[in-house]
Amino acid sequence: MLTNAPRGTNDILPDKVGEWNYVEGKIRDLCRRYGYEEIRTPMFEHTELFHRGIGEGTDVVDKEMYTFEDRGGRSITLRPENTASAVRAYLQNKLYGDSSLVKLFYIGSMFRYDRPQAGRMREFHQFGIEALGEENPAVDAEVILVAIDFLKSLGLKDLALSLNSVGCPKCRPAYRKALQDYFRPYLDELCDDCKSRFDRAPLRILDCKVDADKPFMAGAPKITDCLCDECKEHFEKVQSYLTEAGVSFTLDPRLVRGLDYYTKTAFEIKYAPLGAQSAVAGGGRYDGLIEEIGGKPTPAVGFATGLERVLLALEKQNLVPPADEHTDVFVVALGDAAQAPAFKLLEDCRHAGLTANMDYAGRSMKAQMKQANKHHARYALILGEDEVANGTVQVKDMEKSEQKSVALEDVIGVLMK
RNA sequence: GCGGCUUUGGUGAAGUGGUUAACACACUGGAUUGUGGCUCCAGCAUGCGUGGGUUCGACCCCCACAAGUCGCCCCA
Repeated sequence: MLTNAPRGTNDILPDKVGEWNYVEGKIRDLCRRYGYEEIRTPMFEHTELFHRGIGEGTDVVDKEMYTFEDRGGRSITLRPENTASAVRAYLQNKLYGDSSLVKLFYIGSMFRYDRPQAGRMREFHQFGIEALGEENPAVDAEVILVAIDFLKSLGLKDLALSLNSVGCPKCRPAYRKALQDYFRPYLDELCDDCKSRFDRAPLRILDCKVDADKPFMAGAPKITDCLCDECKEHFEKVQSYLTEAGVSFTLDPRLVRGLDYYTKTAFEIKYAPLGAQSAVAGGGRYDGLIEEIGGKPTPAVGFATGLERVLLALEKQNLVPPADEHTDVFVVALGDAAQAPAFKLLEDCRHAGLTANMDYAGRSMKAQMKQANKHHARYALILGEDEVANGTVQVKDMEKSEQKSVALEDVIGVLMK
């Protein structure tokens, strides 16, 4: 169908663009204060980047990517997220030469081939930040604070922050093994998905919703009990920085991120009333990613939020700012002789900084006045044959319903007062 | 990728297997000379998501596809 956009895409119409600009304005102000600089990376990358960066075996890579061959036979993928791209740009442009800690933010479209539903589009928009080059847990805390601050700056309430540590290459293998040892006797009782996760991604069994209530789940070993000393200390410091900053959070030993690159800190912010798609923001540390993509081992942390979901939450909480619909002047032209002078007057108003409009359909005066009213114009500037003849304009205050004759050359001056 | 529900004009929507597809809002025009917001009048879907099929005849029955929505899954 020619008049249908592809499934899961969405036009952002003029009446909604104001909300987007409002949110993006908040983001830019927030990032400036926290010292994050904007980066814009291409919408598509070599497919290989995501295979390496996100990880084979993840749902995003295996089932949800928009991958195609370009005319030169290269495999190209529309970005399903922006972290891999940001890291690629960081390496390609040697941003690590600028500073030992590079702080970036992005706003843009991402693409995932999922079944669309409320809060889940095939083309959707994320705002995210990446702090590259520092292992200090204070940076983990800063990243989380940016996420919290962002949502709070919009006035959102009833958000829940959950926190976990998923360990590092030193301690995670031991934990994987501990989990497999624990679940092996219960393998038959697990759901089909979890049976396949058993070898591939045993951590993911923990946040399976099907098996969540089975009696043996509660006794599963907790990763926080298996962390190596370094990860444990790091995790404790992140928590103490957050507590220091007055941020409340829930420790959730079952919180596991779906992307392979996460290490140590993992977090998620939920707004439950959104229903099935309630995760508004998520992120964590990914100390292994930069090396995986071909750089030197470099620690990094980041997060992303789904802007459609943020807007849904804003609408639910009635926090969408009213649109600015004001018009300063509406020019009403009567008769052929008035058309050109009216057009000139309209342009003069705009150059003076006023928002100004007129009717081009040659309607009756009554109809033009209706238009002026509909535009919520502060003034109607009426220009007919008499006015053209004697060089004046009727300036009508639409609210007070008062009208006076003003010399054409004085009109702008009168309006600007 | 799986399952449920949905799809009538710009919008919200009534509607029956068989003449002109209610009503409301919006929009456009008008209610005598160049003036808005109220009121009154008039106009406004040759078509009922798209494509097939059943039928003498379908918007109302069947099939496929598309889009929307909710849940699963996944995630932001």
